[in-house]
Amino acid sequence: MIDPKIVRENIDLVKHTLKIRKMEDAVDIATLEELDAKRRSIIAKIDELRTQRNSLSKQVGALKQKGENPVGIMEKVRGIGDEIKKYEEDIARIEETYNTLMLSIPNILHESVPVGNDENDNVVVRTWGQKPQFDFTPKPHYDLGTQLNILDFERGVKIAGARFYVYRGLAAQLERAIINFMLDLHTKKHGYTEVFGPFIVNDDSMIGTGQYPKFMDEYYRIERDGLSLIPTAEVTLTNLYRDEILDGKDLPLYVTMQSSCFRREAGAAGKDTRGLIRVHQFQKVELVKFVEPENSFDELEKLVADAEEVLQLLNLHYRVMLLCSADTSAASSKTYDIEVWMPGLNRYVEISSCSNFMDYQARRARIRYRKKEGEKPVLVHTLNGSGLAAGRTLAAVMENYQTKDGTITIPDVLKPYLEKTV
RNA sequence: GGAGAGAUGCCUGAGAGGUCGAAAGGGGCGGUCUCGAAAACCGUUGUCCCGGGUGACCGGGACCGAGGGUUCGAAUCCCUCUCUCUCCGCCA
Repeated sequence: MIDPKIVRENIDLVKHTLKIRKMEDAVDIATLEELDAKRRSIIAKIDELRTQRNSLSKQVGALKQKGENPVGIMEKVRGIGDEIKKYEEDIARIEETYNTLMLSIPNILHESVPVGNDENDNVVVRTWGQKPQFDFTPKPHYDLGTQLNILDFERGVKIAGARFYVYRGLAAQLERAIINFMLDLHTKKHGYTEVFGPFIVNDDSMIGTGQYPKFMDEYYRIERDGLSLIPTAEVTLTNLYRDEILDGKDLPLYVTMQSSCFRREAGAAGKDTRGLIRVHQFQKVELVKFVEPENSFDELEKLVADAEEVLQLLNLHYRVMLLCSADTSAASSKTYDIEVWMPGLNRYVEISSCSNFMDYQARRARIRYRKKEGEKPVLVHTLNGSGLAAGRTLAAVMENYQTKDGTITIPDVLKPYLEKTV
């Protein structure tokens, strides 16, 4: 959620953001402003009535102690109470709509975000390495893996359904190696604290990071328990400090967690139907930062670099994309995607998305910090990024490290993590 | 899953319909004292919302797990939910 003050004091900024995000019709700004004004006038009215009630009720108590019978005042206060109740009903109704509208306002974009219409207007900010050359036609990972009998899509479908898979032998070991390698890199070199927490979370957590209520259909929710499977460890990590006031001395705070991620992929019918690219359950190492507002954009650059290093050490060619205004997700003020080259698929595939949410998530989740003892708490800025998606990394390793005879070699950095090399 | 107990400020913990934003102790911060420190003593110590000054200030309101209810008035009474603890059961 953006700062309500922006709506009051700088509505043009909101309008501009909606415009360049191509979301002009998504939010009824006029209604929002009207509701905000109404809301505040009713609050003023209620507060005034409560002031009256409080002082009159005190008189009742005082008179009763003197043994007098203050029926008249009691009647009057009852009337005030009824009036308050009426206003309270009004405000509950207004705030419900107001909050829904506020929540539907996307984050203000950083001025460095390029204005564009769709993903074609994303900007390549840098590339690393180059496409590997093969003297044969490289296979997509799903063919390669099926032939090697290490990826089993048919049995995944049998056990769970479409978009599920089974790893066997090397694929299973390799992904485990990839996850451990990534965690070690981030904890030992980049200063993240490894965390492990729930894969199943309550609605408050899903709301805190912005999955709910807007994107209910995208996630698996267990009705009976009111819990949801996390679509990313971002949910677990960011909600670590929901409803807390952090000590400024502890910032910046870097945490990382590996988890399975569960996504219904409701709107992705027909897309990436083969292989590991788009599945209902995948593993990912997530990076989350809680930082002071003035540093958050520098922290974003460092976050991207932390994720990039994984690919560099794996010697996988990639490019970093700065997402344009229309392609940046609603909660983010600036997002970089890292796209790894997949020679078998013959295209770049997103393997990490790194965003600065500024105070957008922190406001929803009420994550604040106190710069110094005695000072007012202020909202932190939160950032997150994949560091990286393990399944897609596995697929990228397979495609980039394949040999002419249909096997794959093991990247040097992963060798220590595997019992045997193949 | 069954039985019982409980949820109060940074922490411990009182309060049991009015004067309670809330005793007391601890911690933190400031001060006195000291060459300095400890100890003693004094002071201070929440969050959110609305309004005004639109500087770190003033006025009002809300908040004692969450949400409803009773009442002139609720931290205190009633209902629902959530969570915690103890015992039993089950279990990786």
